Amino acid sequence: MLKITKKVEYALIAVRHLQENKDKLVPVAEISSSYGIPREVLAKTLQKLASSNVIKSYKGPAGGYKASDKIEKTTLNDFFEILEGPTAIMDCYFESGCDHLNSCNIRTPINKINDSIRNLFDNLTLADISQ
Amino acid sequence: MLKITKKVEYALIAVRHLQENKDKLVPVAEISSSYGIPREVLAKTLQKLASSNVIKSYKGPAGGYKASDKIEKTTLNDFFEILEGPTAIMDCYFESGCDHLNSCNIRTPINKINDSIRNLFDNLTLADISQ
DNA sequence: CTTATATACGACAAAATTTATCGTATATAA
DNA sequence: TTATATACGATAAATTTTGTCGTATATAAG
Repeated sequence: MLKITKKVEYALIAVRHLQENKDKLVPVAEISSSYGIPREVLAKTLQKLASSNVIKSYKGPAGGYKASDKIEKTTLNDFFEILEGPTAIMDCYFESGCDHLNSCNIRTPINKINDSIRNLFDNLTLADISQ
Repeated sequence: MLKITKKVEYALIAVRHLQENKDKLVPVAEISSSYGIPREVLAKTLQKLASSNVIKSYKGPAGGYKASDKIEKTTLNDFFEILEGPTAIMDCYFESGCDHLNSCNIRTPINKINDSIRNLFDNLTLADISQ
């Protein structure tokens, strides 16, 4: 419960690696082999970060990824949502289709917990947690 | 990702129901049928809360559960840990046996996120989120 | 202009975790 | 003695997460 996924774990590892290698383009294979991460899983993860401009991608030989300017200011909330979609401790926070709507007695508690977590992640950037 | 389990959801529902019915003993069947929760799953969940004295149990006919005095002061951290064990966004926060120890570059970020969440849940009680 | 290398992306399979069910034991009020 | 309620372990079903495979596209270098 309340675990982050491997996708997010791998993304964090990759982001830190890119931040430590700002001078060059880093191909997926380098990160994948350095940290023992399955290549394809990591590749897809980085593709998501690239399409959200957290990192930049360059195709072709000698291509790879590098950190963008945006990376430092990215909040954990944004980072998680890019990789996993909206963050919520329960699906009903976003989706409809709850069977128990009429008898639900935990709306308030669920919303309070959710809002607390969101507030926390909105106020923590990738830069904050790296120091 | 970062979802609470059904166990915790059911436990929250049950706790609120018990708080709203402090004058009587509530059998599992009443909560189970009121909210459409599988009886056995709910039963085991309440057994855990009972053995941690968050609620009190009474066997036999006319038996059931009732909220204890402790319930209001129980923190979310305690509540979650009673039901699911130690809260951590990654297993390596508690367990050993990490393959990547030597090359791990996300110790600091992971610990920072973890500590933030723990701090949040340590400072929120069941009473806090119910209002 | 051909080749080798790297990202992009969808479909599917395997593994792990969560959720639910079943069977049996124990306590106790009537 | 019986009916009702909690206690608890084993196992099955469902869902989610994680990993693999195949193919397409871009581009630097020879």
